[in-house]
Amino acid sequence: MTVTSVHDPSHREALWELEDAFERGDLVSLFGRCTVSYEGRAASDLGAGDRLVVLKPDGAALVHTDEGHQPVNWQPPGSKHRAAVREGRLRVRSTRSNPDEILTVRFSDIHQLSAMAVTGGRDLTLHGSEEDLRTRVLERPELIEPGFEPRETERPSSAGPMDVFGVDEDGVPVVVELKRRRVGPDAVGQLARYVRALREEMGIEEPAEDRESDRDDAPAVRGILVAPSVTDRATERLADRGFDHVALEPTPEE
Amino acid sequence: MTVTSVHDPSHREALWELEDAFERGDLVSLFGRCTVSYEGRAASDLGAGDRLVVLKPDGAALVHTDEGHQPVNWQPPGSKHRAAVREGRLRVRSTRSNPDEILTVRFSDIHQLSAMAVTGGRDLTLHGSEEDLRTRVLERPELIEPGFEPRETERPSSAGPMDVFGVDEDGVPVVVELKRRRVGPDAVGQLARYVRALREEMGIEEPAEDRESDRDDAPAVRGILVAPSVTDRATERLADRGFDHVALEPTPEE
DNA sequence: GAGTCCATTTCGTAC
DNA sequence: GTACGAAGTGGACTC
Repeated sequence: MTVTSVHDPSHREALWELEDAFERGDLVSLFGRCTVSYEGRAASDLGAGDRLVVLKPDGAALVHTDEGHQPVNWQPPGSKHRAAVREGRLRVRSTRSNPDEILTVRFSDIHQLSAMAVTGGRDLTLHGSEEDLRTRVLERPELIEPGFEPRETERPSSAGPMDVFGVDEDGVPVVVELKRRRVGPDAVGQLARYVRALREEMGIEEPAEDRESDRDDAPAVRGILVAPSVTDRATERLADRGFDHVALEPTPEE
Repeated sequence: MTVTSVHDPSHREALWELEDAFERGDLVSLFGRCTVSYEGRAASDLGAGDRLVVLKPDGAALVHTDEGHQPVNWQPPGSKHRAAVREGRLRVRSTRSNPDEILTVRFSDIHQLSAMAVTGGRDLTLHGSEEDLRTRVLERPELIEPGFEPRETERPSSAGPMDVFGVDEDGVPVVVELKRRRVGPDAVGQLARYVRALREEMGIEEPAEDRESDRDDAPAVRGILVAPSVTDRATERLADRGFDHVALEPTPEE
């Protein structure tokens, strides 16, 4: 394992090390006092301060302060890093196109520069995603309701693919929308779009706005929202639309 | 500026340095070969590989591989970092509660450890956001349409706050939904919720599903989606609902 | 390339 | 703390 590490380098030393690191395809960690400017989809400026700058061989650039999960500025993978010394100061610039975006980091002080060739295990196994919830529903459809029968996943519609399409015990078509966590009104809207699209596809008229009068009519297409829980507003909207909610976690509680 | 930097430390040396860095409130950058496991809202495992681990004094933890904008594993701010040596190997564990989540990084090799007290400029000035678009609309309402008159921003409704509420030249209420970039069908759904809520609030019946018959009727509440551009599917939904689209950027084109 | 939707989204803000 | 929506969202997958 080759790690390059320089403490308090001159701006010109840092430039050499950076250029070598880019050449080798190293992952770079750079501590220093700097200003940052960004211009692209939006534009931003960040005044002088100590930051951690990470430069990846795939073109990603990250500028981190001492706070927050997210970088204060960044550039996505596929960008091109270039380093230069201007007026005696190190400048790191990362550019990309489509959209055209430029990130510029200007250093006044460089405290520490490290670079390492990074290899190995990029294979993350993740559990508890929406896909796990789908698997669970497909393997145990009775968790939705007795007699529910899944027919298709990612079934296409004019409103996009619906998570699970099936029929209930009476043979009525059912659109199931899956969410891995507690949901708000937006998820109900999404489910409504699919149900509406399916109704149109089947040539069924929309139910009347005032549902009270014909609540006992079996709807031609049902909508079921499957999620661990639902906000109050979402519950209201589910009721408006005549949809059901089934409380279910992506993975079984232990 | 105090920077601590250790090259190829022993696991025990690394532990001391880490504990000191936590104590001082330093931002830590740690290169090494490690495995990562996470358990919380979801769960994941990551096999051995060289990675960059960043530990922030606010509790944020980031594990970066050589690829991607996003960390492969992380812990949000507010977490508690702890380091230990177990079976001769450095283990860094970051925990938080509500929800309970644990991130564990187990090192087999430690290549480089740096720590720095980070200060200064956390004030980022950003341009081109939705707020800029709102300012632009409020200052030049004729960009929406001649005679448009904004009355309120963030006007509350049973469906949540609407971006801009106003009236058109005929005094008809208008709900404006702002988006800083090209939008899909979801934004139309959002606008529809606000319009529906306002209509209900005003005691106005929903327009009939088949709009062709009464297209010439002036709607009691209008909806306008303001965004640089709109996808085809969104355009269809706008037409369905009888809403308008106004093409506008957050900041003027130069 | 554009469209659509998930995400351990994160982040801010109002209630 | 919960809810709701914005974000330079990012990322995966389909068309």
